[in-house]
Amino acid sequence: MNDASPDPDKDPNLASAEILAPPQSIDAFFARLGSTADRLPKRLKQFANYIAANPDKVAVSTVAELAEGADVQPSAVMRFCQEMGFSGFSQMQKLFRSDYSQKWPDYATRLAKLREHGTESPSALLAEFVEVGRASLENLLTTVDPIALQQAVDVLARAETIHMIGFRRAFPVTSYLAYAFEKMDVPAVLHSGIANINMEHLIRPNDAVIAVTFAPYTEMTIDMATKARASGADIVAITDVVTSPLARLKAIQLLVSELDVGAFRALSASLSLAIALAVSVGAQRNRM
Amino acid sequence: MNDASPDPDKDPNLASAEILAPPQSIDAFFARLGSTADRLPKRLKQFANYIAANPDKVAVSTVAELAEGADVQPSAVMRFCQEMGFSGFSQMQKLFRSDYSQKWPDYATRLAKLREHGTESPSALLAEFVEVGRASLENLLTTVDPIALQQAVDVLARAETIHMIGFRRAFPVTSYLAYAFEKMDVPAVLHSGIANINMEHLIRPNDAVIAVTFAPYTEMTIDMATKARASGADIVAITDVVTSPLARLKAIQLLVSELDVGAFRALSASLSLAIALAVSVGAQRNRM
DNA sequence: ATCAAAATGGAATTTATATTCCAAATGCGG
DNA sequence: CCGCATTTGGAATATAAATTCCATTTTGAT
Repeated sequence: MNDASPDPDKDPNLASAEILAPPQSIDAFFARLGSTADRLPKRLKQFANYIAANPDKVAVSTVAELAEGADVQPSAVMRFCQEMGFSGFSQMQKLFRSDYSQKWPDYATRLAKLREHGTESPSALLAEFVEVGRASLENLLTTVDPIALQQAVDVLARAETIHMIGFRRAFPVTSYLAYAFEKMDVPAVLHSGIANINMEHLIRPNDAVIAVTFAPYTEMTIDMATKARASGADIVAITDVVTSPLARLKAIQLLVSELDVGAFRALSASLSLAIALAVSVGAQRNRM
Repeated sequence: MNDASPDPDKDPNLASAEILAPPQSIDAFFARLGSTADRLPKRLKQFANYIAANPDKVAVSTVAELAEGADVQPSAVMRFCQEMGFSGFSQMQKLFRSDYSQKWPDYATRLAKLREHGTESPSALLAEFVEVGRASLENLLTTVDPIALQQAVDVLARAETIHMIGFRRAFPVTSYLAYAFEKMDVPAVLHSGIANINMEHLIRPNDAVIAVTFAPYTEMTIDMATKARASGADIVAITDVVTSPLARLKAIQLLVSELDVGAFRALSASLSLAIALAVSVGAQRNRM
C-alpha cells in the first residue's frame, strides 16, 4: 500500500522481516491492529483484544498494569508493541498520549507559528482565530459543569434584578448579556463603570450579579463583586480557572478556558456560554 | 481509604500542621486549589495557575514536562503536590488518571448525550449554541473574501483615527474592537451613541469607520455611517448579506452569516472576524 | 513419538522518573 | 541596614518502570 520499496523481497532472508514504520496516528494503529490481529500468537492476540476494548487505558497505565488487566506477562506487552512497529511500549504510549491532547492544539507551537508569520495575511490570521474558536467551543462542553449551570440559571431566574459586571476584555460578554436580557424583558442592569457608581446602594439582597473576568483579572470587577456579595446578593462568575479571585466569593462558577492567539482571544466560548445562560434564564422566568 | 490511623492529629500544636488528607476527587482538588491558591508563594501559585488552565495534561505528563510547561523547577512541582495534601506527584497523578477515562468519549458523543436531556436543560441549550457557533465559524472562512479583508486592513491601517459604530446586537463586536485597538495603541473611538453625538464634526476625511450591523439593521448605525461617508471617511462594513443598507455607501464589505438558535445568535463568527481584523491592523501599523 | 521452531513466563538489567536534600537567593520585620 | 525565616533552583539520590535475556513450555510437522 504505502510500501514503496522496489523489490519487496529480493533477499530471501527478508521473508520474515517485520521491520515496519511505527503507526503515526491512533487510527493507523487500529487499522494495523485489525489487519494483523489474526496472525498474532495467543497471548499477543489476547493483549490486542484488551487494548481494543480499553484504548483509553493505554495513555495512563504502566506496562505492568496493562499486563495485569489483560492477564498476560509484561514481556508479552513488550513483544506486542514491537510487533506493531514500535520500538517499545514507551513509544506506543507516546502516540496515545499525544492523541489525547491533540484536541487542545499545541499552544506553544501555535504561538510560535503566529510569531513567525506575524506579518502574514489577514486571512491566515482569521483562519487561526476560527480554528482556535472551534477548539475552545468544543472544550467548553467539558469545562462547564451542567449542575453549576443549572444552579446559575435558578439563581438568576429568582433574582429581582440582574446586575452585570465586566470590563475590558469581558465587556463584550456583559454587553451582549444586557442586550439579550433587554430583549426578553428581564430586569437587568449593565454596570459600565463609567461613573463609579456605588454598588452597595444599588444592589439589593434579592438581586443577583453576573461577574465576568479573565486573567489578568480586572481589579474593579473583583471589587464590585466583593461589595455586591457583602450586600447579600448571589454571584454567578464567568471566569477562566478555579484559582480566579472570584472563587473566594462563594460564587457559582462557570469556567471557560479560551485559547489565545497571541495576546488575544476570540471570545467565542465565553459569548456562547453567556447567551445560553441568558436564554435559559429568560425561559425559566417565563415559566414562573 | 486505606489510611486508617485512628488519631490523625492528637497533637495540640495543630496551628502549623499542614497535614491534610489528600483530595479524593478532581472536584475536591480544584475546590481546595481555589481556596488556597492565594496563600501560595509565587512559584507554586504559578504552577497552580498552569494546571488550573491545563488540567488535562496532568494525567499524561511527567513532572519534568509539567515543570517546563509552567516554567518552574521540578522541585516546585513536588512542593506544590505536597502543599495540596498529596504525598507527592505520583499520588496526585493517580487521581487525575482515574478521572481520565471518563473524558474519552468524543465531542460528538458528549453533544448527543447533552441533547438527550431535552431542550429544557440549560446544558442542552449550551450544546446547541456551541454547535451552531462551530458551524458559523466554519462558514466564516467561505463568506469572507480574503481580498476584501486585505483591503479593509489597508484602509484601517492608513486611517488617522478609527471610528467604531455598532449598537444592540452589534455592540459586543465594536466594544471588543475598541478593547483590542486600545491594547495595541491604535487611535480608535468607540461611538457608544449615548449622547447622540454629532458625527459630522467628529469624523475627518482621513479617518476610517468600522460599521457593524445585522438584520434587522439598526437605524442609527446606518445614519451615522452615511454621514461619515459624506465627510469623506472610508467605511468598512461588517454585516450579514450583500443587500445590507451599508452596501450603498461603497463600503468594503465583510460578510458574516451567523446561524441562530431561536431568536439569538452566539456571535462567535462576528467576534472572530473582528479580532482578526483588529490584530491585522495593529500589526500592519507597526510596520509603517 | 520426536525434533525443531515458536512462544511464553519470569527474573535480571537498564533506563527514566520521582523525590529528597542543601546551598543560594529572596523577602520581611525590627 | 541587618538578621531570620521562607522560598527557590539545581544537583544527588532513591524508586519505579521499561526493556532485555534466557530457561522452560508449547506447538506443529514429519
